[in-house]
Amino acid sequence: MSRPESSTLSLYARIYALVSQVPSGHVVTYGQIGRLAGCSARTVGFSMAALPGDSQVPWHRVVNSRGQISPRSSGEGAWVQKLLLGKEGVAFDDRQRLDLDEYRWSFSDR
DNA sequence: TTGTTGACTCTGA
DNA sequence: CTCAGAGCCAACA
Repeated sequence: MSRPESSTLSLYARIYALVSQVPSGHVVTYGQIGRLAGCSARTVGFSMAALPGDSQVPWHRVVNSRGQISPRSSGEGAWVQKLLLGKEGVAFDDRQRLDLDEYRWSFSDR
């Protein structure tokens, strides 16, 4: 069951559930989640923007298809994401980029 | 109902 | 590899 398309759960609930499944030291792309949740990557980003700060969802493990942290509209936060990932063992280069081939997580395995 | 916006991805150059 | 344009879906006015 790699595609939990439960109609009982809201679209956001599916996205948050998928992100929560990402273990420490691994990352996923918006496209991956969008594909599994049944929506486009933009919607995933929008759901993350609506994510409350008290949420236990590891939103910092979500990056774009290029393995980079996308700038958000509201103030900073990209540095927080980079800091949290760095604490989990994810290394960034001078371009604020990480190796997707190394850290990308596959939901198909679980 | 339409039109705009947004933490994106794909394709072509 | 990078940059620009088009497509994409959901929320809001």
